[in-house]
Amino acid sequence: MQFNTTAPIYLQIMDKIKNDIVTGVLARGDRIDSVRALSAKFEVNMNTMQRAFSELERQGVIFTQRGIGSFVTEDESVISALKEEMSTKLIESFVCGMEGLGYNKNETFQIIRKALEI
Amino acid sequence: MQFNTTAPIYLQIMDKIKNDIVTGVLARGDRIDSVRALSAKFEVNMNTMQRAFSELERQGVIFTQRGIGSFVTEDESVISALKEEMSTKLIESFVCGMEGLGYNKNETFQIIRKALEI
DNA sequence: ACTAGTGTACTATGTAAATATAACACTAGT
DNA sequence: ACTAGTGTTATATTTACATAGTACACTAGT
Repeated sequence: MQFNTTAPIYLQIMDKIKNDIVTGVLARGDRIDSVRALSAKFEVNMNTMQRAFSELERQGVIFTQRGIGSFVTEDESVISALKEEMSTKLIESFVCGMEGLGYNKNETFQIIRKALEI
Repeated sequence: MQFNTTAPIYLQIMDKIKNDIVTGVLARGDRIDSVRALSAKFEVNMNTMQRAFSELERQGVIFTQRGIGSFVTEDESVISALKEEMSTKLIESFVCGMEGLGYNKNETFQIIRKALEI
């Protein structure tokens, strides 16, 4: 995985894991690879990975059993809320951004339509 | 102005100024408020403001005359290219983000359509 | 009991961003 | 010449992020 220079790595890793969860790559209750395994995979320090895990747990997205591993939350409603929240965030930043560039709703609509080739 | 905690402040200021330029709040050739004035207005350190200015000049968006002030580029093509670049960036991050959440183009289209109330 | 694999915690180090503060260099108006 | 207002540069300090390295605590399988 390639990291953006501006945003903290641990946040980018959190987003990646969240994406895997909402898309079903990681299903409800699934075990997540260990801190050590993932820090090797992402080529980051173990502490950075640990921080991502801690934050995800604090947000209720995953839960941890010491000595065993970390798992995706069993609570389906948390997952659907997460997906909702992530898409809402994307939409808002896009619409607000276009507004900030001086495009009105109609123009934004035409532009995105063209971009999606629909 | 309220700053995001994740992105560096000087980048956020650069975006704000760029926005003012592409929307015409700051027109081609306009004088920009001084480093000191803007650092007071945005409530940031002068060095932070200076860094935003340096970067903007390096990117050709503004130019500086020592002892006089900084000005928006006279080159209209730079401005239009800037607008193009900024909207493209917004669109890409939105479309890629939605794709990452598991929405296909059609779904993305319907969602944004609803969000724009069109 | 032992061992391997988990999560967790701690110290130390390096780097980038932002700050406070001060000084320097140039320009225009008086 | 002087002054006020520009951009510019420099030093020191604080904070957050990431890293390296080490050690501890817990669990399951043997």
